[in-house]
This record gives sequence, C-alpha cells and structure tokens, in this order.
Amino acid sequence: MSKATSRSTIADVAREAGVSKATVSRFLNHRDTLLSPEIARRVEVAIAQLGYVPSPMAQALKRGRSRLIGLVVADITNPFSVAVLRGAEQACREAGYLVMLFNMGNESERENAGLQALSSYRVEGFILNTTGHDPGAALETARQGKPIVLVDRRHEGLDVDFVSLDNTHAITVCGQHLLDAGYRELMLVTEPLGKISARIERTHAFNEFIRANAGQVSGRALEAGGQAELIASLKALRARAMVATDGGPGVPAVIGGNAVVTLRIVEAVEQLGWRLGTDIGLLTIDDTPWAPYIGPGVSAVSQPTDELGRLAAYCLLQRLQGMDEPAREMLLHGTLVARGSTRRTHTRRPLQQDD
Amino acid sequence: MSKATSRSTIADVAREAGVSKATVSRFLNHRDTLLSPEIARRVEVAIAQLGYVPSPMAQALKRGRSRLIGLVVADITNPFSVAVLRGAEQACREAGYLVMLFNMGNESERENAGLQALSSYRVEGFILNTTGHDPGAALETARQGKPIVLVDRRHEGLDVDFVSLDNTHAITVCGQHLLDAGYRELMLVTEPLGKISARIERTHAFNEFIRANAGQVSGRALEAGGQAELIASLKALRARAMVATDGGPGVPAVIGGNAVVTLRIVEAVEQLGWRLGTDIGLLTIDDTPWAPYIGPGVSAVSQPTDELGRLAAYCLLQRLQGMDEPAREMLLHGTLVARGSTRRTHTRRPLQQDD
DNA sequence: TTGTATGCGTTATCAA
DNA sequence: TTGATAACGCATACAA
Repeated sequence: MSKATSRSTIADVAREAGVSKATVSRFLNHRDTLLSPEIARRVEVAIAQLGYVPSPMAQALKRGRSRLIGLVVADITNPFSVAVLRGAEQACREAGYLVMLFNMGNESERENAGLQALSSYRVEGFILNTTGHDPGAALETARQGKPIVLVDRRHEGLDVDFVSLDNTHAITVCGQHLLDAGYRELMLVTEPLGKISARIERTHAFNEFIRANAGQVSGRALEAGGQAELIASLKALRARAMVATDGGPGVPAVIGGNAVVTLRIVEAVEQLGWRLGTDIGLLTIDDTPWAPYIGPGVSAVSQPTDELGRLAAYCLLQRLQGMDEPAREMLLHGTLVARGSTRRTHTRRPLQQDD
Repeated sequence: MSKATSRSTIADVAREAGVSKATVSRFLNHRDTLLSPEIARRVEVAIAQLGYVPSPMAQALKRGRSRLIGLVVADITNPFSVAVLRGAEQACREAGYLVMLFNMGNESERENAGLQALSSYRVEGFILNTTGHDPGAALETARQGKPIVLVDRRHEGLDVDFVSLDNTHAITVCGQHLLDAGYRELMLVTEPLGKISARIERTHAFNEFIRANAGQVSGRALEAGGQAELIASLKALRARAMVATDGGPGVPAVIGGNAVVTLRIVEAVEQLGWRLGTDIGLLTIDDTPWAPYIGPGVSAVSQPTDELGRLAAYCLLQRLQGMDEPAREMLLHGTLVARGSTRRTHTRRPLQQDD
C-alpha cells in the first residue's frame, strides 16, 4: 500500500519499476500491444504497490478529453429531474464518463453560468434540462461543436438531439381515459408556460384533443399563477360541469401538467372540501411514489424517467464517438396508471372485522 | 467575441495584449498588487475580446488545488439527500467550489468506487451521506489529510466533523407529541438498521423514551423487512392497544423513521382499511411536500435539510482553510408539524354550500 | 520494444 | 513592474 501522504504519480511508478515514464504510460493505455511481458509485470506490481491512480486532470489537459459530461438541471428538487439524472449518470458511468452536475435551483438566469462553469472544466458534452430562457451559452457551445442533448425541454433555435416524453400521446391518453371514465368537462392545469416547451406542447395537445372530441367533451387550459386563481378556476370548472346537459352527472376532471402543480391542485381541492374522483377527477402527468396514497389514489401517466436519462446519455455518447447525423428527436410513451381519482365512484376499503 | 472553435488560452491573451503569459497570470491572480494600470487595462480588454476563461484543470494541476468538492450520496432518490445536496452545492458554489456528485444508488459496495473516482479528480474534500459499510477508502482519505464531513450517518472509526439532525431530540419530540395526543401504545418503524447510525440512534432514543415514560406509555421498535411483516406488526400493535387499561381509547401510534418507510406504513394502513389518526396515529421524521395530503395529513418532524447541507459545506470549507480543531459534532433540531394523522378525531372539511 | 523530449494551460521562481 | 522559464502529471512523436 501507498505510504505517501500525497498521491503517487507516473514518475513514482516509473522509478519503482525501474522503467521510464513513457513505458508506464504505455502500459496504462496500450497494455496489450507494444509491451514485453516482463516489463509489463514490473509496471503492474509497481502500480499496485503504490496504489497509483492516473490523474484525470492531467490526462484531460494532455488529451484534450476530460471524460466529463455536464448535466444542467433546472431544479434538482423536481423528482423528474432526479430520475433523469439517475439514469443519465448511470449510463455515463458505465461508459467511463463522470457527470458534473449543475443545479440551477429554478433561477433561469443561472443557465449561462452553469454552462460556462462546466464548460471551463472542458466537459465533452452536455445534457440539458433547462428552460433555454437565456440561450446564449448553449448556442455558443453548440457552435463550438460540443454535443448537446436536450431532455424534456427544447430550446429555441438549438437544433440538437432531443429526448422527451411524447407529450401529445400522453395528453391524448389522459383525455381518452377521462372520456372513458365519463368526465365531460376537462381542464389542463400547468405552471406558467414561459418558453418551456413541455408545458406548451401539453397545452397544445390538450386543446387539440378538445377540438377533436368537441362533440363529447369540452375543456380549457389554465396557466396556474396564484393559488387563489387556481381555486377560482376550479369552481368555475365545476359550475360549467354542473350545467352540462349530455346526461353525465356533471363531474369535471383536471389534468395536472406535472407532479408539482398536481400537489397544488390537491391542496385546492382539499380547501374546497371536494373529494377526488367523486366531486372532481384528477389525473397527473408524471407518477410519483406518493400518488397512490393521496385520497383514493391519484391517477397518473407515468414517464419512463430512467429510460429518458439513459437515452439522453446514449445519444450524447454516440455524438462523442463521432456520429454525425442530423439532430434526432426521441419521444417515449408514458403509461397510464389508473387510480381512484379518476373513478367517479369509489369506496374506501372498510374496516375489517378481525382488525 | 471569440472567433476560435476551441477555447483561447492564456497565451492567446498574452499575444493579443502584447505582454507575457506571466503578466496575464498576475492580472488574474494578483490584480491589485504588482501591476501597472496601463498594462492591466490592455490585459483586461484582451481577455474580454477573446472571451478567455482560465482552465480549472490546468490550474488544478499547477496549484494542486482543484476547487472541487466531492459529494457522495447513498441514494439520490431520497428527498432528504436531494435537499442536503441543494444546500451543500449552493454553499460550495458561493465559496468558489464546484461539487462533483457521486450517487451510489443504494449499492453500498460502490462507496469505495465513488470515493476513488472523485479522489482521482483531486477533489479537495468530501461530504459523505453514505452507510460507511465499507470504510476502506474513507479511512484512507482521512489518513491522507483530506477533510471529510459526514452528514446524517456516522462511520465507525472515522473521527471527522459530523452534521445531523439531533435524533434523540427528534424522537423525544415525537414521543411527547404522541403522548400529549393521547396515544399510549407506540411503535417506531425503521428500515433495517444495518450500520446506519441515524436509524440506530433513533431506535435507541425511542427505547429510551419508552423506558423513561414507562408509566404512561409502552412501545417497541420494528426493523421493517417485508411488507407482510409490517402489516402483522401493525395488527399486533393495535391488538395490544385494544387491551390497554389506562382509560385511553386504545388507539396505537406509529413513528416512521423516514419518508420512505412512512410511505410503506401508509400503504399497510390502507391495506388494513384503517383511518389515519382515528384508528392509528402516524408521525414521520422528515417532512415532505406531499405529507399534508395523505389522508388527514401526516404529522412530521421536519428536518432543516437545507441548513444541514449548508452547514456541512461550511465545516468542510473551514477545514480547507486550514482549521485544525478536533472533530466537531453539529446536531440541529427538527420542528414538529402536527397534522391530522396524530389527531385521534378529525373531520374532513365538509362540502361547502356555494361550491 | 523501450527511452527521451516536448507540450497541454497554468502558476511560481527567478532575473532583468 | 515585467518577462523568460520551469514545473504540475500525463501522452505521444521521435529516436534508439
């Protein structure tokens, strides 16, 4: 084992093995070729003895390749971001890359700062899950030929690989499920759209669904600013449902655009004293571990988050290996998980005799 | 703006400004002293013109200081880990450090791999939220004089700064609250203890609380393995509470050791058809955004997670600045957030007239 | 097959 | 006050 207080270098190994630094380097990089078995042995034991580990920093400096991938997320607090991070990190690690994370904490101004910080560490490529609100650094990065993969959110004017949930499909699944469950008055609630493509696409898809099924269903989309506004909109929604004339029992349904806004909807429903499912339907995009236990269970379209992260990493790795095809768009389907919040009648399991 | 396809170096700046590399370097590092205003100006504009940013890699190589901090978390999926990460990352960034994250994905064997990977990048210190199951690399790191701060989980034989929730206090707060709410039969449910200090401490504190209040309350701790075992234990608990004779209504209460296990308890309670609060009390350590909306709301002792992360970072930064005091232990208090799950009677807010 | 020498982008030591 | 130069740890072109 090493005895030194600071890490040993390639020079230490060379001295220990009685060879030159170049030989050690060759052992490290071209083990099989260009090396006599005897020397290889000596180097090998020296490395083991000193516990030598190459310095990626020095390697990066010399090679111009850092084996680092930059991951910038808008908000690490969002479970979706975390899940993507997990998948991406794992895939990168398996390919010999380490992920440097930059969390913007929902401050879109920090986007450029993040890219620059990671850029200065010479990361070889980026996975971005950001607003693209301030596209300067990203565009510059792309212009420099550094590969970028966008996850969940497109950036205007940035023509690069894009990995995301198929929002149109997801919303259609939502709408159809609500239709099948007998809801006739729908509302999509999202956080303020801004330039966030996922929210915009979901809103478009929702409006399109309503238009396509105009005979059976009506609905509108809401950008939920404050909580008061949300509550007012829910009341109005229910009022509209009440006067619906096509035979339904007048129960409206809401689609939550993501887990965060869904929690706000749940809060509003609670404040109104309504029961999920019976008084109002609720369906959310992005399933969470706690969704089954809110009220009668919150129905959800589950995103393949891990898969999205892995896919993003794979795309990036392909680009790093020189692939030069036009920008790709990879849309994955979500899967519906129906629970009590979209069942217009449901009973709580009764207390059992032997309990 | 830069016109180059690859980043400009200090040499480019020197050429552009008509000075030597050394001068540029001095401008960067000792701006105020040792520099004539005229030259400083020239360097400044050259830097701006080329969009020059120093290479932290090269700096690290030369200085032996990477300005990198390694953060190893047991499971990025755990909201607690994320919250700590957030706080730590922010504090580090404000101090000019970047955080390199390594997620172990709950595979304790990867602990050494993580430390070594980050170590090879010459991170200057570590923040660890890991099991310490395989202490080799951590001990070696500490021996090399690299500072380590432990968060939430101690490592056997590793005498370094430790930042955590005050588990004894938290459990006492839990116990007292349940006592005040009239529960007399208690159970602490944790995930398997293993070598995880937080779980062990909470269990000890719980047993101690029961002993200290033996006259009023009884209880036991459960390491919840499978879900079936958990359900059986809950039934047994309720049975014990039923026969309690001190006048109470025979309602037991459970303390969930963390958010993850609490969700399992919620599931079990649901499967049993019990109502939270009335049929069984529930109190969890670590508050979450969804806790208010599970049943009548799940009571919690909220951890100051952000604070914990920041504090860990501060401790580490102090060590990096050469502080050489004995290892410190910083325990922060949690705060109780009482909700319906610890109210033995509670009514859902009724449907309102004007809805 | 192995060793020598050079340079990656910086900082620090020396002269000037 | 400024400039030339060596060194950080490594990989590679070239020489042997």
